[in-house]
Amino acid sequence: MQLEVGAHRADKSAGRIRQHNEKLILTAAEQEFARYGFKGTSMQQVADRAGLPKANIHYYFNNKLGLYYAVLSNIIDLWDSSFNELDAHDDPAVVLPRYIATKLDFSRRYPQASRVFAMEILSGGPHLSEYFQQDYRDWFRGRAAVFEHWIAAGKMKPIDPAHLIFLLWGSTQHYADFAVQIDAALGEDRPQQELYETATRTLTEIILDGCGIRRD
Amino acid sequence: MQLEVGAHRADKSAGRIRQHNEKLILTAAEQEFARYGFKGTSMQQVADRAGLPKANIHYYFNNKLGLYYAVLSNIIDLWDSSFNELDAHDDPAVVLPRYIATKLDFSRRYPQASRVFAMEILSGGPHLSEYFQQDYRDWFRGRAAVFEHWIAAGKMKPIDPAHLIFLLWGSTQHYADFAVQIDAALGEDRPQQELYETATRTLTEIILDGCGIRRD
DNA sequence: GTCTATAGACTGATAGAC
DNA sequence: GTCTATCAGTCTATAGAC
Repeated sequence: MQLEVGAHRADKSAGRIRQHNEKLILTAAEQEFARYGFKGTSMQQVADRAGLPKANIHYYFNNKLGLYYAVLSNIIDLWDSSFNELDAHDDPAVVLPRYIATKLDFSRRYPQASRVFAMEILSGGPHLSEYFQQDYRDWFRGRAAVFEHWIAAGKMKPIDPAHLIFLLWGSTQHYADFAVQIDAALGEDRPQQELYETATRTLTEIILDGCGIRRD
Repeated sequence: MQLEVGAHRADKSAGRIRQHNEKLILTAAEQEFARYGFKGTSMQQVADRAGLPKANIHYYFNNKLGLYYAVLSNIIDLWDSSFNELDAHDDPAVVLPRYIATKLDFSRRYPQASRVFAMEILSGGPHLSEYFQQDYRDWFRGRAAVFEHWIAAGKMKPIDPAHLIFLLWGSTQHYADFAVQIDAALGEDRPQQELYETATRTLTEIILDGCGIRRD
């Protein structure tokens, strides 16, 4: 699955100043869109955070929507490509723990990007209608088929693959999207590395045992 | 845990017109706050959806924040009270499936309320800072202690209780918060009842087996 | 209690000087 | 490429007629 929106594409041949400024703007936009969503974010906020005049944002990214797509497509490409690596010929006991660890690592490294996506979905996904087409459903079925193959091969219990996928996605993204609540529950002073190590261990154990996948 | 914000309280002794209008406004506000968050929602949107003039919203709910708290506190009270019912003396094989089913039922019946909460957390929880205090941490530890008791009693495997709680919360709320993505993956034509029945069965099986809880 | 009209600030976007 | 100044529209909130 590739998100094609005909929006802004980073021009690798662009000058150094342009590259630097676009990076500043994208980072600032990610922060603001993650907090306030598309509608709730103002170009002035983005400009202020980037330390540039508002007109410059419009110069680099044609309009608000172009800037939004540039931010949103990053995390989707990342997630989809890692999910695409799961193969029916792999051993789930090897690749599922790796997938859980990778997905949790995304939550740790790119929490803002995860939140931009979550905001978009909560808003009803109006800017992903092209992405969520028949192609998406076919892609999802193909991915679910990998789990069905594992079940048929006796490598895991007969569990509804779609809901297992939702569990994998939901439980891993939760650490990025609900970080504020998690911090409030555990105390912010707790080191993040330990939090994510325990999360990876716990999630892996519950899901693998829950799916009847024999580990070493 | 009780959300105390000193905001609007529904006056049970109020007239019929007032009760009716407040209900209209709260329902409309829930829809809009769920889609656009606090900052992204305008009072005009809420008024249009409720079918009332904008000034009436200000008359019934003093300001935007008062309206927001009235909506937000509903789902928090609901979630907390159901989570509070888990008791150390219960059998997890009985009460955990019930909790998962209840939480999924909340996602099915009150998806908008769940999304308002998710939006608030994604936004950094600025309006829940009073709620997320030391009291919240103590409450969370007390709830985690229930699982520790079950572990000590040999009723489940030694699993980090905090992360199990996050898994329970994240996986159940995912069905409300990411409904758009789930519909896109499975097809919107699929009957909702079947979706939630399969979700309940799959989540219950994975989590209970994953925690080593013996079921009948 | 209801609703129009409006104040004062902010929105996305652009023209045009530098 | 950069940035000020500005437009037309929308924001929350309220004053005041009915």
